[in-house]
Amino acid sequence: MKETTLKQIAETLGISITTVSKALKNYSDVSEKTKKSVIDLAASLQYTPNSFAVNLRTKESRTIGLIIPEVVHHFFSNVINGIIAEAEKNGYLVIILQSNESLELEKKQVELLMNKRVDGIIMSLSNDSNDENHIKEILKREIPFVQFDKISKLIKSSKVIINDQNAAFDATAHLIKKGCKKIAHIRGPVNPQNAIDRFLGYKKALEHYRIAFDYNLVYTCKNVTFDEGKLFAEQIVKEHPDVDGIFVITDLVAVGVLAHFNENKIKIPEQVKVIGFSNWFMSQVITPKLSTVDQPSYEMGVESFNLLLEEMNCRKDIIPFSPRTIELATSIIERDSTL
Amino acid sequence: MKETTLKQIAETLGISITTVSKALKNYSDVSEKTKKSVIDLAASLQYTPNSFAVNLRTKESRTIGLIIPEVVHHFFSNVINGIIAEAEKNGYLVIILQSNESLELEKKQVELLMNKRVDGIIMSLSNDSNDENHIKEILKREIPFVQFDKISKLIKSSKVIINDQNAAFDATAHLIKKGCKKIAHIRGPVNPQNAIDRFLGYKKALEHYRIAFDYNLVYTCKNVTFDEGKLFAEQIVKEHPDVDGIFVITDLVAVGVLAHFNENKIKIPEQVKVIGFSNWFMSQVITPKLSTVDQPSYEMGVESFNLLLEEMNCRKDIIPFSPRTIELATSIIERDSTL
DNA sequence: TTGTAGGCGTTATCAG
DNA sequence: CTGATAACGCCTACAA
Repeated sequence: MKETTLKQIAETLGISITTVSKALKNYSDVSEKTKKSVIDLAASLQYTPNSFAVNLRTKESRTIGLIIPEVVHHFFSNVINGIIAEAEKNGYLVIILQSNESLELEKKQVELLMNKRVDGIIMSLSNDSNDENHIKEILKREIPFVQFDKISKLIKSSKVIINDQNAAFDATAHLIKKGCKKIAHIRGPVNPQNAIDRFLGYKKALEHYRIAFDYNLVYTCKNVTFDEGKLFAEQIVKEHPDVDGIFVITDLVAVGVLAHFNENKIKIPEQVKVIGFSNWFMSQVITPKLSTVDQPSYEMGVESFNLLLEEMNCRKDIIPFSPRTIELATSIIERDSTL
Repeated sequence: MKETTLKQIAETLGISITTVSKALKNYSDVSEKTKKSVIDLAASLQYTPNSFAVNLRTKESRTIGLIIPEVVHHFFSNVINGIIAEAEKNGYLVIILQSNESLELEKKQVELLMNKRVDGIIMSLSNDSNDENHIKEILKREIPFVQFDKISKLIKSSKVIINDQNAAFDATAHLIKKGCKKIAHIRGPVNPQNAIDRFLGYKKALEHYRIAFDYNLVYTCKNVTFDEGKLFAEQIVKEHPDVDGIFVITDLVAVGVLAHFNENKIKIPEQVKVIGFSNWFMSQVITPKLSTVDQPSYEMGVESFNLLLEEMNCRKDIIPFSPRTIELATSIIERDSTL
């Protein structure tokens, strides 16, 4: 079965391609009669414009690219969800790539997307990203670009973020208000801005409530895994048995912490209180239920796409565009692990 | 910054577009000298072929479409992972759409992808899918097509599946071997083939071990949620307090079951044993750890893409292609909930 | 070894 | 109201 083209319709109707094209796009300067006959024939032949040709002509593909560190991750899959839903609403499709937290891969993927000539790119940096040349290339080529969650502050682009520092401050303050006197922090890797900010928020909260900051109470994840949570929990118990509160970079790791404590009959929240970050679905399902910081992931996706759309539209109409940053609200969710 | 084209290179070098094109594709009939100068200039101008033009010429986009019921789902996000990894290896990009378990959306999305002229489509049916016209349309248009997980047996296409019936048989048999005498089943919705097959496997196991099948012990999920798990657990306890084993359609629901039992101090596995399905990450992290059926999700993605690739290649070379079905192995994972 | 010419299918301009 | 013509950028017989 061959694809129908404008040409075929024109020939069978004995009119010109131009007229067919106009009729289908409902131009005003085509007679009702021709219009009708064209539309009818097109419908009966199931005509759909060849998108390759349209892309070439219009120089846009109505496709955007999305690069994230990991698909299999409650937070990111929710963001994906928000992005593709909003994109679809606006007639865009989404190509998804995964950097696996590797800078090398990330660079390659940026290039893939640029070569593909997507209309825009949305991205969350890998933990490994301490180099920005590939990102600068995106801007240099004037491809609409939005960063979310793990961003580079140095890059002038639209951004969708939460205030990690404030959120971490609140989480730590929550532990303090619940009576914790000696609070450890299991932080994320050194590069990502949000790991840095959460650490700073933790530190600030301690200072604010006049608790001495002790660098020995800070444990740094390399891979941000469940197993690291277990491991650090064990270390904390061994090295600082009097720690009575832990603020953990993210729920997955926090769940590892809980697992270790459960296995070793260390009572939560009586002996140690634990608070995570992200409000991963699992956190409300484990025992004890994990207190955490709610992060509006789906909404982040929606806002990211909308910012990108704004920029794509400006670019099309050759209107100057200035990047915007949207900061979404977070909230503390109190559950059993900090009662 | 404008994009470099073959034409520009040709003009600055004072040669024809054809020669430039050939030089860049390393044709043998171009002199080394011209070749070098072309390649050098192209590199310095960062030339990349305009993919829109290439698509139009070659009639392929090196892009495939993927439709799944839900992105935010441990199983599916793992499949996505496998597909995009394998696709990228082979020079393909992946557009992802989500049907939200709705037939209407699914139909629209199939159409979107066909109009986009993707080179192939991979799909897992929504629970709502009891109509196959949109799928038949894919085949009619001779677009390479692969189904995985939730498939329609009636459609002649390549498929990647597990043997749900056998896996369910094994899960139920596992409960029986552990001493369960009265086993309930919380099944999935009525449409999806895999829900049907798992139910049949459950029934077969009972028959095989001479346990009377009782339809009252079968509970049917509508939305396959955590809350449904809690609800059905409650009902089971109320209606059949002597049930001592439950085989649950999927881990998410099983976790709901555990939650209800935990809250009501019903001891697992002493009073009731529970086995889930899918080996969702969470199942090894909750208390008690959930026994389940391991389903090779990442691998399903990889195999799905490879089957699609096979078909796409055949189509290109006009070699006839006969659909293949790959059945992947599952295994019972025994944890605390069935000790 | 190089170049000419035609076409992929659509859209836009401009003339009739 | 209609249509001829020229792009968009690339590829590939076929000539020269």
